[in-house]
Amino acid sequence: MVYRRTHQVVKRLAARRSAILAAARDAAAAGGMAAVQIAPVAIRANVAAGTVYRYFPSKADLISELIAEVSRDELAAIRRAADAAPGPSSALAAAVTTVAVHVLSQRKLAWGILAEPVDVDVTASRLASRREIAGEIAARIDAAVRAGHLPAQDTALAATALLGALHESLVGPLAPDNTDDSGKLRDAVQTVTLLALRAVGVMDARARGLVVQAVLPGRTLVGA
Amino acid sequence: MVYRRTHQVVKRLAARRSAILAAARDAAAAGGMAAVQIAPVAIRANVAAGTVYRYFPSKADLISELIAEVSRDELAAIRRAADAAPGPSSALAAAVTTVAVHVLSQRKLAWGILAEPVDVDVTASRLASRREIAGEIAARIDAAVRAGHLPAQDTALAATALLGALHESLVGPLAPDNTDDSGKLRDAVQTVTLLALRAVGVMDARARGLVVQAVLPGRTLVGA
DNA sequence: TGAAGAACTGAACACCTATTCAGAGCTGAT
DNA sequence: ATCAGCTCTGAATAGGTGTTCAGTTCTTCA
Repeated sequence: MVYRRTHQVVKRLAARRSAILAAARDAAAAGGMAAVQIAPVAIRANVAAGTVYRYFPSKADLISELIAEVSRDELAAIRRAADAAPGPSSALAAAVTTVAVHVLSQRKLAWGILAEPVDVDVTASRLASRREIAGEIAARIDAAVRAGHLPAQDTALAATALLGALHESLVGPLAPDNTDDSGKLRDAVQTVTLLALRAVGVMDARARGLVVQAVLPGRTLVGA
Repeated sequence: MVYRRTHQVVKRLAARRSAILAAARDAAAAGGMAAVQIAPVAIRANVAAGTVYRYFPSKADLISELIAEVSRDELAAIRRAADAAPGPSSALAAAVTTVAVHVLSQRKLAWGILAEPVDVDVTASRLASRREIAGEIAARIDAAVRAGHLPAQDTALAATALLGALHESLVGPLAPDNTDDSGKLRDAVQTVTLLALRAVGVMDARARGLVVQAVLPGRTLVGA
């Protein structure tokens, strides 16, 4: 053969793949999953429609990978926040707050990843995504239970319910639409976090303290 | 004119309309919203595809009305259960339990109504449906707050979060799949109801009592 | 520089189901 | 019985987007 992939080419291919994924992510963040269509994404990524298929076997694969990528980022953020907390209860509060804040600052994307109708089948990757996040939350609940801060319970179910509560109340169709009032956004995060902590059995007074601690640390609500 | 609609014809038309809706409901209960396609629904209802369009301007209208119908039924059931309870807290517990039980006994239908991707736009009716149910739950929370059983709170947000928790944990993709183990179903209902009540501030011990009361009354989980 | 192989292009295609509509079948008054 | 008007039929159509692929461009190496 008189052609072999050179390091430079490999890098360019990887870059292009990233560009396509990034274009998809941009599209989703701007207009939800509905906006993730092959032709527009290709244009955003400066390639032709057919090229997308050299990197992703199908639209379903593209979106699945998008979901996986966003989930990875989210999971990392949750872990970072929780690990930085002083104790199991604070860690749980921090984890919940992180999810709430992220979801609120990227509502369209979150809605797209979580629940928006898509014309291709992405149930598998959505399932995996939820499993990861719910698993992490469940682990944090479990730690708090083991520390004696919470009553024994079905932590997996609790984690799932908790995420459902967050999502529905913050990005669901009934979510109050305070897109730009940063104060109200903060209120919503606090309220929902409080609700979530009480649900798993944190005493009300203590829960309030944890929520304030978790929300305060200068976290900005806009810009991820 | 030499033709005027006779009472008999009016009745037949109404019956046909109902038959189409019922066929749609059957299809949704059996295979989710994906199974609600014009041709199959028409066959189930013993009419031709074109006939469906004499009763519903579009598929979106058909599904919207299906959603509205199911919601009406659900709302009525919630009210009945709550009104039969001895006090505001019990009423809230009964309302939550009712939702949980119904959702579990008709999982595919519930998923279709609530969240399943549909190729036509039914956001408006889904929104209305949620508003109705959430409004009812909010009212019940409010009553309990006024009775001094719960701390003051944003009841609308709480109701939304609460429904999100129920839905996600009982019909969401992470929901445990105990389709036929009636004992486990009951456990799930209890656990989630407990979680929901604690979330709005019911004290743990009291919550357990309320849940047992609300779940016990010989409610069967299968067959709506 | 030229040849071989890889990557890219984008117009054409495929597919799928909602929707239409011309004609057939009914219904009710005269 | 007859006919106007309503209702039903179901095959044909429409529309939109994911996917393909023959041709073009680019990259590597002898």
